[in-house]
Amino acid sequence: MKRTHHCCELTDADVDKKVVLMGWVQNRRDHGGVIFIDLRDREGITQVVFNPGVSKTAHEKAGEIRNEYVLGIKGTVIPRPDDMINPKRKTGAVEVMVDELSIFSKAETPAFQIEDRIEASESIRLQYRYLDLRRQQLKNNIMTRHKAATAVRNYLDQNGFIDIETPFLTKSTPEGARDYLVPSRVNPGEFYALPQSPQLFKQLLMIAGFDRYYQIVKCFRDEDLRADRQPEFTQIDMELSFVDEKQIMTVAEGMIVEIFKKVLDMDLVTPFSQITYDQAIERFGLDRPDLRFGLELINVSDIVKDAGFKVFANVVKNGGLVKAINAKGCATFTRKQIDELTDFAGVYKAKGLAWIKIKEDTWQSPIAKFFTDEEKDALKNRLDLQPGDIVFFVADQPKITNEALGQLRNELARRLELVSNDTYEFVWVTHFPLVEYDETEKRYQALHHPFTAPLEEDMEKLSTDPASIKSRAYDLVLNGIEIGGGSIRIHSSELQQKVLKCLGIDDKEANEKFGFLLTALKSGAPPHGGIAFGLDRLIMLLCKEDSIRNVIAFPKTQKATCMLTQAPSKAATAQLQELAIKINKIEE
RNA sequence: GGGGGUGUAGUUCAGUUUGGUUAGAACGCUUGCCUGUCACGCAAGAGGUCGCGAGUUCGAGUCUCGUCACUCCCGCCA
Repeated sequence: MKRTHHCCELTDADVDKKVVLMGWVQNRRDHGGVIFIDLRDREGITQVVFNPGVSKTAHEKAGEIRNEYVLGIKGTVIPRPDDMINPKRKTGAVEVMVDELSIFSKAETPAFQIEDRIEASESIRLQYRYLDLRRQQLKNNIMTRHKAATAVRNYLDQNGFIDIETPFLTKSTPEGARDYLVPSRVNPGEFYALPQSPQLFKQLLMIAGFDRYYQIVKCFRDEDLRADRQPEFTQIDMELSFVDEKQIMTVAEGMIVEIFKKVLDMDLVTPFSQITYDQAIERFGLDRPDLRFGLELINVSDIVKDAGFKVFANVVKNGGLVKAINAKGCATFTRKQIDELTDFAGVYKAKGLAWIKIKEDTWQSPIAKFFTDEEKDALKNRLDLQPGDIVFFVADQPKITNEALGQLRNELARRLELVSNDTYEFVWVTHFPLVEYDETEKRYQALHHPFTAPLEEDMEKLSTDPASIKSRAYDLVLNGIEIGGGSIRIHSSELQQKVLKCLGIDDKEANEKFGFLLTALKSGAPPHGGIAFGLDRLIMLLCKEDSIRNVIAFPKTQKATCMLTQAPSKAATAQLQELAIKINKIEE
């Protein structure tokens, strides 16, 4: 028996053909006389029929068939009478009358039903992932991922990019995420680190003269998991020589356009909009603004700086920020809803959430009484307050005010259903700060990574005021989610050393950790830069999923375990001895 | 490291508020009947460590404490 068709392709045009299909039993309907089987393969479902009048042996054998058995059937495509056509199915106009049946494999009753409308808990689905992957939704997600990856490869190939593999067994780099370590047997006591990204290798490839590199590559970070974070995840990583920000963005936009065309058959408009980091924080509170809706943050610090409401006045006096969001027409919010929003803001360290409901001729609010008429007028004008509105205030240190109100903005949009899954709003966020002061470690830390070039005009501030330097880094944000980020890199060894020094890494440490890069930069490095996209997140958005686990074939749980293989697991004593590793007593 | 949610039949859940007879439903499964179903139908049946452990009580799925797993979030993730 040799397969002639997939279970998706038979139509009226195939009537009377002898065909062979192979696949899994989706469903069995035994009418005593006639037996219907929905046969499923990767591509779709076709109904096959066993009729004792056509083949007595096949019909008898079909009696023992159960769900998820693996079959091969040979038969004739026959048309269905008009009143028996199933319009819900692509192949619903025909069916295959079987005259020969082969049962390749029996199957135990699956732990959960292989049907999209049946919900199973995620842990049971992860435990039997191969069954879960049989379901249409998950299968579609994986197919979408394949389509997107293929679109990426074709696009980048056509644009002169070369696919080059970089090592997984590599060197631990300071800063950034916690590394996954791999012990070296032949060098007892020493460890490789799995790459958090191929950053340094792709820069070395530029120095080597490959001009344009790309890779769809696994990256590893040993940090706590989230719905959109796995310990191993996939990047579309690329690097280009002799380019500036604009050229990289253009290439990246072209790639995104290609993905959306190939996967969703959607035509995106380019160029994508751009906003500077400072503007994004000012207007949206976050460095990854969701532009699908308004509700912008408005600074009212100057208006309330002398207000009788001491919370506001004191915050401004101490260098803080008072900002507000006017939720138009939402004065109907109940006390309970406001309390929930206050708790929500509290998650982001806001100490409170002040509010004013604008009524026809009065302001209903615990804080309205503290404002003078002038202050009220100023607020009214600045915030465009009209009857029926409710306005929320956060007053705190700038970082907290922006973060809390920015998150509140997203939450309000969710609650008010201002966001549509079918809208895709891209925005480039540019001019990130180069560094950020780390209060706990009492030193500056790179916001992007230590190899990001500072803006030319900010260069002289390296030794005087690092925090005010803007970098040549950019993120691509889609619907409030960062899907990619990159920068123009430093291509001068001297500048690289200066930046490392600024980050508190002295020459000795720099040489130990990045000596090879500093040396390479002295060997003739082209100006270069690049960008990396989180493939999992991108596919998650394309599939309208809430978690990247649903677009990864074999994802890990929140405790970074694999429910299918039970990894990680204990190593044999002999293995550990070979690796010169001793395990500290772990309480059982 | 911290906060929230969930855990009862193979699966998804109800039952827990207010402790009390034999822990229910749907789907799935098994058996029988059925020649036009496609969420087939009809009839019968099997199926439970109420996550685990301790405690309170005459009595615990239900209350208390601990613990484990899954999950969402904060911290963390250049």
